[in-house]
Amino acid sequence: MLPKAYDPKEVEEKISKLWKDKHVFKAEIDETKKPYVIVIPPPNITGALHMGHGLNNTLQDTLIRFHRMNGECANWVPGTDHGGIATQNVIEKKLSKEQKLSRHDLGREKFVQTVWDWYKECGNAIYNQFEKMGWALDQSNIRFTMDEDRAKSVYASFSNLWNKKYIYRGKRMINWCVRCSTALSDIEVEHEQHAGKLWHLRYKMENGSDGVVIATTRPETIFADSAIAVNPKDERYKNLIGKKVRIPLIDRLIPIIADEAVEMEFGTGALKITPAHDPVDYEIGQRHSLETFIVINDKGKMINLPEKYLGMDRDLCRKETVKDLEAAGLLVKEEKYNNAVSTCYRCHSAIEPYLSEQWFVKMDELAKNALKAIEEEKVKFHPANWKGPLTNWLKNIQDWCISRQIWWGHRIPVWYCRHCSEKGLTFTTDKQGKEQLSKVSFEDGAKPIVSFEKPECPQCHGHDTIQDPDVLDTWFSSALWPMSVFGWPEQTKELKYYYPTSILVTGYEIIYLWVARMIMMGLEFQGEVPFKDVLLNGIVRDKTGKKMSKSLGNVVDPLDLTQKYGADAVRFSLLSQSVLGKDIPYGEESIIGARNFCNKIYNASRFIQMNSEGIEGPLELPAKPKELCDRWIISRYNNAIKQASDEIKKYNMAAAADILYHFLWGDFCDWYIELAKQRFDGEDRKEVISILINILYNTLKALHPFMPFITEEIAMSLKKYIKDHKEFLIEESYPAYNPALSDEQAQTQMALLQGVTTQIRTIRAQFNVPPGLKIKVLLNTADRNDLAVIAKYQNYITSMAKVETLEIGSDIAKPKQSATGLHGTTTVYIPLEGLIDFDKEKARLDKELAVIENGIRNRERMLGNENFVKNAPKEQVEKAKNELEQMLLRAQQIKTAKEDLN
RNA sequence: GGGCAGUUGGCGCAGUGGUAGCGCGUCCGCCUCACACGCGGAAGGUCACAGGUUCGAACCCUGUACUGCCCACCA
Repeated sequence: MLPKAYDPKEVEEKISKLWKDKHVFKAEIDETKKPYVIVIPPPNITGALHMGHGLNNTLQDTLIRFHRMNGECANWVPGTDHGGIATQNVIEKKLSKEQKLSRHDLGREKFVQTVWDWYKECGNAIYNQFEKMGWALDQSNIRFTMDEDRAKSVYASFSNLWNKKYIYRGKRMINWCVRCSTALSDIEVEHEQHAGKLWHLRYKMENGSDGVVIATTRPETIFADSAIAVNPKDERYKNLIGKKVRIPLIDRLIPIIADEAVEMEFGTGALKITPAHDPVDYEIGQRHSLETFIVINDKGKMINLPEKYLGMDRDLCRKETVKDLEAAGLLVKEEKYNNAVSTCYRCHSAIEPYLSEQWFVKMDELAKNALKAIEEEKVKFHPANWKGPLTNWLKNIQDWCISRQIWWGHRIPVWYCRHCSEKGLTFTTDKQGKEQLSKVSFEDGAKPIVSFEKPECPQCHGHDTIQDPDVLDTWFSSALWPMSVFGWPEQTKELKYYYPTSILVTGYEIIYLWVARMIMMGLEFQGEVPFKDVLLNGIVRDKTGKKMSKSLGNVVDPLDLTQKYGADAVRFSLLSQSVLGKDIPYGEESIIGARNFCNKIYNASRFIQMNSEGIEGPLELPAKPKELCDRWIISRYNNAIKQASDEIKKYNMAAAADILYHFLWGDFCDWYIELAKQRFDGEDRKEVISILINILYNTLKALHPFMPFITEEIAMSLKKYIKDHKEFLIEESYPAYNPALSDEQAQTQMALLQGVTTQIRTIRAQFNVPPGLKIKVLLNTADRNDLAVIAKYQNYITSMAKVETLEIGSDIAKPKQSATGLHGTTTVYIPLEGLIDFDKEKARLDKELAVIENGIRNRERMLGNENFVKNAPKEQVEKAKNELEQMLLRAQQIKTAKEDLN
């Protein structure tokens, strides 16, 4: 005997192995078919997958399985991302924790090797997780953003953009993360509101008079001030422009200048200008040719200032400066102020604006093309409301800083001749005593040689060339992903067949970082958008709506949940909550319902099979069943299939899951199996079993994209009954809507029988009729059709409502001591001598009456309104009329029942 | 400062121009020979607020409030 409860663990392991051994997910080009391609958003190799990956990939898997079952040549391309800064940080932490070493202790080469070793470990864990979740990825061909083919793509794209002069090197104010010690692009910076302070400081005049008071949030940068700026229109300061003031504490003289950028309303209307440490000040400095003083270095330590502060951390220096300013009587005011602090998206430490030479990509042309493609709907967004923000971003795009001063990533493919670039190259000795190129300056004469491999110098033909120390932004390789996975720049047959891909499924949080750039690169290099649709999934949050994070301790691990409840349950719970672009508050409770559903499917299948003993397959769905409930369930099944497919096509996975869930649990289990029970030993035994098994098998197919394991497992055990089955469900055709199976009449008639049954059950429950008690039910209806249906299928009612005797007629009077129920035109009377509580019955009837009378009022008002009768669609008017008629009748029946309370 | 979402029964969420559904929870009754991860039944909502369009609005429009998110160089 099979166990009562479904145990997913064993089954999922078994099925997973089977899929793997039989290469079920192997993707092969089939020119006779339409390709359906999804390239996975490659997870970073920073650790195990989280719930966000769970949702994102499950959505992709559902689409892939669905489309493959619909006859398309489906290919879901797997891979991982090297994850630049994020991964480097993980490894640095690991090194420090396990061996108390920094990356500098290891040196560049060894460190990079360590990360490669980590990739083997972490990558495998991820690929293993793909399998555990049942994701139909072709794992025989895994890509990694750092592998050789992808490196070639990166080089091809770099040199191409270099030749077009889109890539250039420039000295700019960039975002510098002091902790990660690297430059970041503008979109890698997050803005947080911090409770900070605004200090008002006095800068005295050259002659020692009161001078000017400025407001600043960064008093530690006064040492790098080059000027005080005021708005030229500001009357308060007009006569001071051109004069000089002394910087507090160091007494260096700086001029008062006028610049439009100064807001008169903010603070005191006077702004200290620190060109080296603030982006706005930098621009002002440029406009006025101000001198640049640097007082904070790349580590966030203070330099070039009085010895007292030398080497201090910037935060400490701020405190000390304020203290000293106060002592000097130059601190005028200190007020609380919420300022926007820029932080690193990887480590969340405060960003330091930093002046340095970096590599950039010129974006205007690229953005223009992307904009055009998006506006022409070459790429469509689902939901569409992200189109606006994206186009807006593209319109205001800034050049992209692509160089990172870290070690893990694609090294910039630019080399320098030590001889010819001498003055532009700065070397330092690292901890291993090795000489390293630490700084490159084009301003000082470094001459770039763009090359994939170590080149000879084209000028002096020497071989003493050395590669740029920086690596590329990890998003640079990500931007090429939809092409690089197919071997671009080689025009491979894969690239030709699979590109552009069908759809990108990703989170809305990386639209600018990733989606936009893929579109730009795809257009630039392949002349075509990389995907036609973008499906944006939300963020999986904790059950209170907070973002899951390690520091909050609210992270749920998909692997844990999978162990506990099964991958199908995790998948189904995510899918049933996934509405386009919306975040999902995810609690463990939500998975339990899905687990229960798995159990329901399993038990229903087990029951059907238990009752199929001795029946030989194959069994086919009878073409024209006579029995009402047979016609009904087939029709309901057919409807469910149509609705579910339609919803999937619209990317409404939650709606599709819901439809199938309710069809299987409600219609199939609660009604059809229950009705079928009494026929297992009857003459139409084989027909009932055929319908049960075929409907079940087809419903499993329909559910397969959502919960692949359990459906596969059960389907396998049903194969002996199924004609023309495939070995695996993914190879089957997705069930199709068949108009011939629709049976409106059967649905109407069943609805009547179900309604009457429910009325009887309700009365039983309301009056606590003991379950074993034999009851008699009288059914009265004036409707001839209804009467005929009830008469013909009274066994449905007697069995489903557990009724001993049933009396049916069109002029049955209410018996004494009986309860009354109503469904449509049918009145249900159940004599309940000794059980009936008249007060309770009256209350029930009153309540029912109130609802109906309300309905009557509504409809009378509608029909009394000539505009409604005139303007509303005919069927609406008809409907209202019919409803009114029925309601009046029912009201009358309830009133009669109330009068007859005895 | 600009933009985008959301506001529906205790909780989490669907929903559509014709009078509101699901899951969980709650309450009542059931170990009915597939399933107590179950079966049957019930209670519970003036769909944030104010206007407007319409014969009719939770759904469309305008505004307000609150919540969340994204973008932005007021130090």
